[in-house]
Amino acid sequence: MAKVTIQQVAKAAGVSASTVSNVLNGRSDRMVQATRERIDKAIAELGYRPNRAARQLRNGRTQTIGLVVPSVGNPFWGAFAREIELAAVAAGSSVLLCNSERDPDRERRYVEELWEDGVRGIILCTSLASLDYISNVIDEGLQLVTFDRPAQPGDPESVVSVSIDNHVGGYLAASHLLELGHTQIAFVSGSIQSVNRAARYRGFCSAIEEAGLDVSDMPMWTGFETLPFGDVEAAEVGRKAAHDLFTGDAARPTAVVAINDMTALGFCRGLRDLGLKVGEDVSIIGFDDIVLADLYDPPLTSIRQPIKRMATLAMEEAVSQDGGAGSEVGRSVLLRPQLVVRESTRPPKARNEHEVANAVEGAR
Amino acid sequence: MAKVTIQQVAKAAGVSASTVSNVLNGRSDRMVQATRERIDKAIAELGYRPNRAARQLRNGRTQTIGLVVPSVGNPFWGAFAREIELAAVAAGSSVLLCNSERDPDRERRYVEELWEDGVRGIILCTSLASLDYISNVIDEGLQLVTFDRPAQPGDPESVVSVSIDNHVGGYLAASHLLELGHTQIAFVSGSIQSVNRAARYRGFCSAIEEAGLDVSDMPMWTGFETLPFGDVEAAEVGRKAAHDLFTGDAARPTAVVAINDMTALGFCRGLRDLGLKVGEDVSIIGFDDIVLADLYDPPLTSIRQPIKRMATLAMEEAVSQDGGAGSEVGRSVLLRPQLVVRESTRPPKARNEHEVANAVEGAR
DNA sequence: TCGAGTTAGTAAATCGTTACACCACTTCCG
DNA sequence: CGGAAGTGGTGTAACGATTTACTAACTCGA
Repeated sequence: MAKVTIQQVAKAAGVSASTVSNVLNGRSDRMVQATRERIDKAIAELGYRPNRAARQLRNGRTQTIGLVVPSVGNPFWGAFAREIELAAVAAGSSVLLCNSERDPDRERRYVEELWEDGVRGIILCTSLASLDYISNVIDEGLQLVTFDRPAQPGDPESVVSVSIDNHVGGYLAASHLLELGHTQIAFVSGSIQSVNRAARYRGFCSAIEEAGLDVSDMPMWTGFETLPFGDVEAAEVGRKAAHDLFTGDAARPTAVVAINDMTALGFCRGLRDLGLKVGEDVSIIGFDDIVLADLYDPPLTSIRQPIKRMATLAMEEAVSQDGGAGSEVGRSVLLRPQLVVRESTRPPKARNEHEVANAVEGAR
Repeated sequence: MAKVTIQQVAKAAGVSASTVSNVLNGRSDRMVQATRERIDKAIAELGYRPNRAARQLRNGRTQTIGLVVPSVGNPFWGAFAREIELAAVAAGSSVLLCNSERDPDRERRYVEELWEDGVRGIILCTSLASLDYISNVIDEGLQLVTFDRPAQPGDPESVVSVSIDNHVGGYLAASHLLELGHTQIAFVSGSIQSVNRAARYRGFCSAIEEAGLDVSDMPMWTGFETLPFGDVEAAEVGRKAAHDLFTGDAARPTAVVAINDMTALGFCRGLRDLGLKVGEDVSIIGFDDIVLADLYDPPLTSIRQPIKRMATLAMEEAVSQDGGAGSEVGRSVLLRPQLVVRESTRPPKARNEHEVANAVEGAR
């Protein structure tokens, strides 16, 4: 099992290292079949595996791809990371994992380091509108795939993006609630800075306006503007939102669109703190459709992201040869999200404001 | 930004590449301070970063560590992977992510590939009792840290393990339920094959017997013996268990110890299918204390694993120099788990069997 | 039979870093 | 004052794979 080199294979097959290298790199048309077979046999018998470091030193790049997610601790990103890794194995690649914790500076450092370390491509899950902060490495030829962030007008040409249509998602969520008869629908999110969040909100607004209602009448909650959030924090945002929306003096929503499932789950927890029942007292719809959505009590209505499909697409682009700055024009793939109705959304209960107020009083 | 080499730094500093290399590798005692400062300055000005591939080719190993988890899609492993990556960054390392999907063959292939690709160490989250299947690479000097799998008698000496004391965990879980007054306590798990599962079960049994009860009276559910499980499957196990335990003719438990939180959550979902209330009708305690446990309705009582601490420890061992076969004797760190009481466990309800039976009938 | 073209393969340079042997010069001590 | 030891470096040969240029040995047509 001591490491076997291309030289040893060459000797065993009675050829030069160059010829073995040719086999390794798919240029076996340059030799007679008998030679090729001898080499194949030698490789198999010696259990030869080319040394990655040597290859990279020579060629500049590896088969590794970098995956930068906000935090794998968040079940959505965990599930995505899993699909990416599975797709990577299928493509003969490895995955270097990075948690940006939604810190733009960390993101930048990761991207630069990954690039300098010779990754083949990077799948960057970012919410930042501009890619200027990493334009230097993109210009140098980095094959960048952004995920959960559709292509933006100012993006470098070579950048590929894979995302769902967040506008449609937001629209679907609001429409569902409107159809159930809700007219007081809150939008709950930690921060509206990111492009996908903004798109979800616009979709939400479109549906509201189409229904002849006024968006400005809807309660909205976007606290914690500055707080970075991973897994715990996303839920904490929802929990805080529930407390704020249902203990203040403002009009209370009968339904809520949460920016993602973790926030929705946190919101549910917040309602529980106040003695309110999800589905019965307040309808809630999440976003992402993580595994936990179906497990929750009541099971959470959500907007599903086709995560496996997206991971496969992102991976394909990340390892595609014809990428890099200046070659082909970047693509932007926008997948359609899907409404998954469960039990956290129901028609509004015929009730007066007092009931809720009393329940809240009782819980305090 | 074009790549700058050690040669360029050497020229800029007016020394040889060897001397720069000495600085890079902490041997700056071999030169006068003025030289050292010139080199430092040149490095900073040129923005030099040593080429990883070249280093690895020369030295044989990288700063990268391999992380093999069953599936990052499972929130527990996702949370763990996050902590590992955070610790890795702090230690100047990168993390190569691998999902074994609990497939021993995948595990082996990953470990071998990671080793051949020159990782510095591997953190292997496995449930296999024997490490024979990878003993070849361990003998070659691999710094292996097993997680969630305490050291076993036959393990190679160099192997380090970081885990909680699963026996204590199982004991804590059962004791809690016994103290609440439960006497019919089920143990629910997908498969009892793994060492930590077996330990949890033994702890469970100890507590039962100490209370003067007979373990053989307790219902136990360990279906899906052969099913590999990731995130979805673990929950599915719990759900199936709930159906089996509460629709059959056998005596029904008033409380349940689940092998982990995902299974517990699945069990809760199963109870809901049957119209039973968690906490009220049946008490449930999970294991791991994932973020979702606190978010659930009702919040799930669980046995907490000190995940951050464990990740830090595992990382320290994975990058420790003094490891490898034949050097120091392997360590085995066993941390104490902690009972976190929430609302899914309560004293058993005074009720007759009919109530439950009727509720179940109604749900079908 | 000559020479151009093809076939099948090789030798050598190279990628960036590091370890080892070595060297010139100074200092110190008996 | 001779030589051993110490100081502050440098030159060179790897590490393992790839690529470019090159060369024998054939083939084939005129």
